[in-house]
Amino acid sequence: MLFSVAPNEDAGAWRAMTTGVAAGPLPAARKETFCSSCQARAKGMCAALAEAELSGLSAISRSRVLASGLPVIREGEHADAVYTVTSGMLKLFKMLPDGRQQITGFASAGDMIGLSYGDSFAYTAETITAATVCRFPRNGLSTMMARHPHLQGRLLAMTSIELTAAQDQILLLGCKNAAERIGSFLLALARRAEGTAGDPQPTVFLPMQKTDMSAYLGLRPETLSRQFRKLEDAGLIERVAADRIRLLDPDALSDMAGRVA
Amino acid sequence: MLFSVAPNEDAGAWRAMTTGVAAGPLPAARKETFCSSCQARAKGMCAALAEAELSGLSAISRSRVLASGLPVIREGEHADAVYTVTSGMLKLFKMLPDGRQQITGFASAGDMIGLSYGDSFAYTAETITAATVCRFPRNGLSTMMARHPHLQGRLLAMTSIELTAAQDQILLLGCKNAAERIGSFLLALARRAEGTAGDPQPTVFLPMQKTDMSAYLGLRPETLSRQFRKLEDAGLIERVAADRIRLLDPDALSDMAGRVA
DNA sequence: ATCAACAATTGATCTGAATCACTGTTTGTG
DNA sequence: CACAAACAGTGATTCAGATCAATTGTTGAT
Repeated sequence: MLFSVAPNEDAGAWRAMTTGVAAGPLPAARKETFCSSCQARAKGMCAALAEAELSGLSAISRSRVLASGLPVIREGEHADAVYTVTSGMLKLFKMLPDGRQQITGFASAGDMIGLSYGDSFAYTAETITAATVCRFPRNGLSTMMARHPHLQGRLLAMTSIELTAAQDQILLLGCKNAAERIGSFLLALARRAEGTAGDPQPTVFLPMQKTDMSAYLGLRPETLSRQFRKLEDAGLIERVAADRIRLLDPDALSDMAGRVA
Repeated sequence: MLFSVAPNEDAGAWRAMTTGVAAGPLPAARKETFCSSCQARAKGMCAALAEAELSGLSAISRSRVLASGLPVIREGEHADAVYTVTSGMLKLFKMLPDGRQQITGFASAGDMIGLSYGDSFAYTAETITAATVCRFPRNGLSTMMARHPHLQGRLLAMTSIELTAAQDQILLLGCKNAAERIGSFLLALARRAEGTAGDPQPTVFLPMQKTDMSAYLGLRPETLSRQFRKLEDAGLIERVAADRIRLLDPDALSDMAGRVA
């Protein structure tokens, strides 16, 4: 049953994903499908259900291990399922006909992708690290929601949180200059990261490429690079590694970022 | 009972609103409170309930008539209620400490404001025309949602739609230039307006000030003014009145806007 | 280990939109 | 009705960030 192609699945898209699997050994993926041992068990929508209710989710879901750089859903395609990320990171983006692309967010363990009111996906989601995602056919999920109102409430809460994040991003893109955007982004990462609470000089992990980061912040990679140098020269940040930055003065950064997000 | 200040209401904010009422005669407002005769009966969250179920909403809601330029909710304030717009238009905006403000959206009949996961409002909502809003205390609404799962489902759908709109706005602010932003905005207005479906040269109504429009599009009023002139000179639009514009060539406008919202 | 392909950095230059300054036009008010 | 205050339009100038161009890492495939 696991890894079988369900009748209403977009076989083409899934085939492409399966072909790309290189890193993740299949047995590991198989284990993921048992919700009770899932890394994201306590996060996202699954957190809404008691242990005993999980069997229903297990029954309708399928888990997949994906290599980096593979699409999970594509903007405009028929939305017959939603997905939960259980490990790794994805970028969510929209494109204009001429190729310009705007990253609307990053998704990691516990986050949901593909939930939309219409019948087609509003954005493309692509892995930017090796990742595991869990697929829930729409009709199966509807049944579950009808049976467990808690679940619907949880989805409403998650969607509201996402909406708030989107509005913060609108504020960032509409009002803030390059330095403020980067400051806001670093602080948001620090806030979301676990184990950095209370650390006066938190180190943030940047798994995405600079190119993706700039596409998220509405800047060009060159601008990002220059602004990072300025922040470094000003003694506000320190590059610990290529993908790791220590915030030397979060308060100053916060002031600069407009004390928001 | 109508217009009384409920115990958990922010009396200060409401007093301010009531003071400002000038246009709306009270009897008219009183009528609004009977949901069955509400202008927004078939829109927004109320559409989820059958006629017989409306009494529950009537019981917990209070309707108010507001003059233009008055706040309904304020960013950061304690969120103990949500509101539905039943007539008129509001602007929703967030501010930075230094005063820069970004309008995240406009709300009109059927739209909901103040729904958020946290315990404080994420944005300020202010009337930009005379308007009527309907107040639902949070706990009353929770009770209603528990009783009517349809209602919760409707809220989820509405929030998803709003999220999609927010992501479109992120694309607009992150990628598009001034002309494209205006084109997208005009087309979105034309699409939302009733009675313009199929009209090859729809006329759109712009109730908001140029200042608000520019704050929504992440531009300065001067830039907006110049771009409008260019669109006019290019024969794409025609100014029918100060607040009314006819789209002479929606297709060309659509191409220019990147064929997206 | 080598090399091709791609990502990141840095510099030089350009440009779209912001800013500044002023004028005309509404709007609301006593 | 007059008049202040706010809004809208236009021109001149500036500037933040984009674009163009070149170099230097990094990565991953063979």
